[in-house]
Amino acid sequence: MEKTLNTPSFRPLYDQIKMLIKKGLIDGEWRPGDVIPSEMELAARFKVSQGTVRKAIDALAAENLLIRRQGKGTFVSSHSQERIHTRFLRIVRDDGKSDHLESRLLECRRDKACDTAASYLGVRAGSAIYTVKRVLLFSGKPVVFDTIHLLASQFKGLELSQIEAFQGSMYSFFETRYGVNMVRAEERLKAVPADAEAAQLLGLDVGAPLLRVDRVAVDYEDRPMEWRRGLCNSAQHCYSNVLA
Amino acid sequence: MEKTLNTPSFRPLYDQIKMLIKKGLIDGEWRPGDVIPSEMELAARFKVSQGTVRKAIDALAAENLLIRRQGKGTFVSSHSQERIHTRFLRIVRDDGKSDHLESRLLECRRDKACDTAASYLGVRAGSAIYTVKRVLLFSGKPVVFDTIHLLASQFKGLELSQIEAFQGSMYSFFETRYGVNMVRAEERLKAVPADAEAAQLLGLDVGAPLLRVDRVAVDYEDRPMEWRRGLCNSAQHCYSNVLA
DNA sequence: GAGTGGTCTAGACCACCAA
DNA sequence: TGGTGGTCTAGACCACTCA
Repeated sequence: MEKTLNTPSFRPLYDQIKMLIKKGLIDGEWRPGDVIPSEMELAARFKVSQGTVRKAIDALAAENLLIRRQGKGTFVSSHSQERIHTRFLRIVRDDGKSDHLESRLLECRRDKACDTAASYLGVRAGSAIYTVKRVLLFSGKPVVFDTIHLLASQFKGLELSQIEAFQGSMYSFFETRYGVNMVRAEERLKAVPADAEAAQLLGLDVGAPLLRVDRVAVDYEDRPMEWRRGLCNSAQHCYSNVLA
Repeated sequence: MEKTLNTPSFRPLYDQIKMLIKKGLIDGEWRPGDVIPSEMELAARFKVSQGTVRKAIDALAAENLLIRRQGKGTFVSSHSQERIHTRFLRIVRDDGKSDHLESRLLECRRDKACDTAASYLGVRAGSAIYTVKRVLLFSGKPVVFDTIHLLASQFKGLELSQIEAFQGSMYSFFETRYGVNMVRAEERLKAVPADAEAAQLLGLDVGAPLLRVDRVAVDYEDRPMEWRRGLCNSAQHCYSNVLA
């Protein structure tokens, strides 16, 4: 109903509604997997027309925060029940066929952030973090060696056995056990020679070329929650991306 | 006006309008850089409401085929007059600062498609193609060595001197001189050891790890127009990507 | 059949741009 | 001042899902 907020710094109504819905996500009013209220209900609640709510939801769906299902409702996007395997994992087989994926956890230790990790995670060097190492197997063969850094403040009491016991992806685990939802990530790729550890784990010679994928993942509020470095044997696999 | 095409294979009106506008792009009714008719004009032409045209244009703008400019009109997206440098070139400096970009052309020869090129370009092995080689300099330093393969049938009479004489990016050149508009691309990355040619051109040792970026670029009709392989020295630069 | 998201319309008004 | 895209509304109707 509020109309025409004349000029300086005009902000469309649907954008304000979008932020109100996002606030509901941040505050945990609706959790991943939940249905949010119908468009008509939200329209009544915010005192705007259904079309305006619709536009707000469209924007959030475009950012993959919400998922619309015709006839059923609009759901909070979740790492637990989706085909996000292609959304955050861009490593695929060269021939395009799908692999059986398996994660082998190596260690989980409490640690102090090095300068690099601290800068990526937005904390002071030396801050408490967890470091998790694992190998990703594609059809039984080790292809990616991941070193994952997490803010200790957000993942209190993280243990290797918990992660191992959990059925599902690691982001699904974070979401379910810690209420931390990875919503977006930035990756930076380089080619590097394999060091001794990676070479041993991936069954390669030291110095063999590896695809190094650095990732910073953020939550609803764009706060960095994870920094990971993946070392990938790109002999039979590659990093796939679409430019549009 | 046409309403309710009851069930089997229901197709929304705006989607049909979208395809009609796309047809205008394919047929060259509006060329890159042109303004297309206003929403009201198109609505009258297609006998639908302005809102429906709007939704069709929104979809095409989301695919980067059109660009909306409030108060001015809707334009056909062009490689000539945009900041697409970040759209198709994902190599950036590690520190995020921007580099001065320069392209040094090495050769352009007519040649027969090898099996790989033929399969990527959707033609028979041995078909006539052009092969262009160049080095991309970032602030004066050679960073990427590109080998570009183009269908001879689409780029008749391509000469090194033409490309060199042209002011602007290579895709801008293709668009202006050959009416070939690269609209979307798929990239696949690997880490590979430098061969003698790449090592020499990029000032590295043979065997040094390089980021190999294979790209297939397609036109409005999704036909592959270009296959290129870029070999990138990722010592001071990296391939940057956002996952959302 | 009731409820949800999805489409389409018609009309009013606003923000932006250029002449 | 007039034209363009952008927002917002109110209402009708359709497609999909599930009980």
